[in-house]
Amino acid sequence: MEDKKQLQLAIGKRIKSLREEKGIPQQDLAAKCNLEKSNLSRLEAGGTNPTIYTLKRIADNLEVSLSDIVSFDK
Amino acid sequence: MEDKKQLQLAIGKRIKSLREEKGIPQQDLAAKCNLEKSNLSRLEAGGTNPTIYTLKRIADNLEVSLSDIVSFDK
DNA sequence: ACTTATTTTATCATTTATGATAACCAAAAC
DNA sequence: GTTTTGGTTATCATAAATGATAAAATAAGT
Repeated sequence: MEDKKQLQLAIGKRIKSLREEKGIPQQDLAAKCNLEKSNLSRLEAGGTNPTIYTLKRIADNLEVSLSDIVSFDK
Repeated sequence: MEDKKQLQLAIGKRIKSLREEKGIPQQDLAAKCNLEKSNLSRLEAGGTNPTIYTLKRIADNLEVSLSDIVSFDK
């Protein structure tokens, strides 16, 4: 069941990496996604198991596909 | 805001399609994923906004990648 | 050093996914 | 026609995601 945390960490890192590539502050991305900045912070840190809709909003605002976010292929 | 329902429906259909391709009964897949069968039924019907970890368990047991599940990309 | 921007962390409230259980429905069998 | 088999729907409880807000920490500029 620690398989879940691995997934969360991988997705968090992926999002943070994509966000930083585009030079978008966390708070700005959060605002665009209608997410609390504290929520996005937790998410990027792997502290939460986000819903697909949350990830979709993030993907859209990062101008990538959901596939891109979920591809941290081992 | 009805964009969310579209996503749920798309994902539900995708999962159902993949599951039926493999000829796995809903209840069997649910059991393998440690999901209530009623939960999986709702999910396939687009009645819920699943977490990424739920989708991961489903992907694993369908022997596909998360990418495959979120790729209803036209 | 002193601002300013950005991120992290904490706490509590609210919403919702999921668990648990049960009843019901539709085709198949058989 | 009554048993299976696979799926749906309903209800309530619980756990967890997210909202809301605030404070503290860190990084960047200047």
